[in-house]
Amino acid sequence: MYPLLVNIKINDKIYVRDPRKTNLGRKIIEHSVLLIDELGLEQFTFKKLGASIGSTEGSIYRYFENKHKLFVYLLNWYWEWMIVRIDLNTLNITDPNQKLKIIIDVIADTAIRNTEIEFVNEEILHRIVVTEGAKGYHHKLVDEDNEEQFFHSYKRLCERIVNVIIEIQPQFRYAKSMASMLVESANNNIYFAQHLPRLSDLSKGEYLQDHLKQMLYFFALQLLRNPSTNVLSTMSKEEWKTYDSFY
Amino acid sequence: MYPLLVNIKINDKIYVRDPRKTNLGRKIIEHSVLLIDELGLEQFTFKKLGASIGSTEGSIYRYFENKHKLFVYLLNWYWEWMIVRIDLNTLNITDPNQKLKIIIDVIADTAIRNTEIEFVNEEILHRIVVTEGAKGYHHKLVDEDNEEQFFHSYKRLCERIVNVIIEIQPQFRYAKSMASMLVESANNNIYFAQHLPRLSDLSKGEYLQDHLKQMLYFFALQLLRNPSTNVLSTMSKEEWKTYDSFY
DNA sequence: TTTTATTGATAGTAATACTATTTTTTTAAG
DNA sequence: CTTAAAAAAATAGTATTACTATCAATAAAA
Repeated sequence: MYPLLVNIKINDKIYVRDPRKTNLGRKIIEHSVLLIDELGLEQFTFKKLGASIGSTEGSIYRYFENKHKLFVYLLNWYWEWMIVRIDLNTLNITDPNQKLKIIIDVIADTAIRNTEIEFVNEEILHRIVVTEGAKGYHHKLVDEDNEEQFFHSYKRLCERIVNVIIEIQPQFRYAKSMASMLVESANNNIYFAQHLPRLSDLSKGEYLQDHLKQMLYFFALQLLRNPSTNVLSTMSKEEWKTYDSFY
Repeated sequence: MYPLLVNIKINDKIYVRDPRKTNLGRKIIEHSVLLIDELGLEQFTFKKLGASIGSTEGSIYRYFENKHKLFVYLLNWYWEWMIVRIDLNTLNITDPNQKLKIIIDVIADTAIRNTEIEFVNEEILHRIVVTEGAKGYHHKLVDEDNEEQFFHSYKRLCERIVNVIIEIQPQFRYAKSMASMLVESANNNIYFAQHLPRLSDLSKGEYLQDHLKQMLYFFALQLLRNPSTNVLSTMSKEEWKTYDSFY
């Protein structure tokens, strides 16, 4: 099987020494995923990580400058993994609607692991992305991080989605926003279903991912429908545009 | 004018002593907004806040148990302020489409301040919600916070939106997810436009909020359109539902 | 005016986020 | 198999954070 041989490329500015090349490095990645999941990003420290792999703080600093970069490394892993899954699964597909369907399946679902290739438990990685992901790019120094291309993989992931959207609806004006919205909403709805259920129509349990897919399909289909004039709405699109609230 | 007299209710479990009732308390709120905006949530500390208002760390701890609760207090302020603006502006409106329009205007826009009532600069508050907001509910102890009703105002805000959605389309199945998606997407698109422009179709500048509103109207209209069978898509809804990718 | 509540000043602790140094272990090359 | 080089472990140390505690000064209320 090809999928197992795919390797994930990560921007080398994120790390000091490539963690995939050594035993300790791989242990750092493997256990940081487990420990962030267990403790949450705030309570996770290099000292605790060192202890959990029988190593020390100092040794971890030789791989990552700080906790934030290690976390961004994990996010990149996740984004690259999504891209790989999308690419593999759309390889022989020509119909863009089918492609969009597959993309939604991929971003909503982590059931299938690349167990053989690497030491990262992708299901847990997905969970930490859902719970903590936004912290990777919501902070004072995003612009610096962005200049160093730390979010390049996220952009590539969204680009894949944008291309399919444009294939379906060449005149669609909001492809980028729709792409990031699909990804962010997928994660948000999983999180809300589990922790703030009044903010989502989905409920936690066995069928969460199936219902999420169904909902995202529905959203995607509606958004990409040919803009028509006979909307149910009593107010026409033009009315909407000109109407201004008085506040 | 009524708006200036509206007062914002905040869950009293969030604070130790009500900051609105004393001079020092009001200064804490006012300057925490400014300082979080300036430093970011991570670099913001009670010590620095104390220094910036000519007080001490210890005094601030008499109002808030910790930084997180102070931040959640600010989020609640923001959510309550949104609710107030929605309520005031939809007071005499009966058409639900007009109401939805107003809601979108409100969540996309902070141009109009309640300058007279309080000491909080809502424009800056909005900025910190856009940049840091998600951190308030993405952490290991959400469930505890949620049990204490720390997110009640966010839910109320979304409920307002849900009610309007249901008025427009009583059979709509995803009202809650759509409501939270509108709010989250509004903030994300402002943030992306400013920091990760490849993730949004909007661009920063003078017209950001106008374009955001237009986009959100479009999304809302499309999502609430009567599900029809004659979609552009070459694949029917049924095909979408049954089709399964092979990964 | 006196009691009480609030704030300010100061001190102290455990943990975090590092940096630095030195020794031990592992690996790689001759 | 030996030796040199690289990597990791052990240890120590610093500034800052996130608190808690105490006590004096000041403001407010009775």
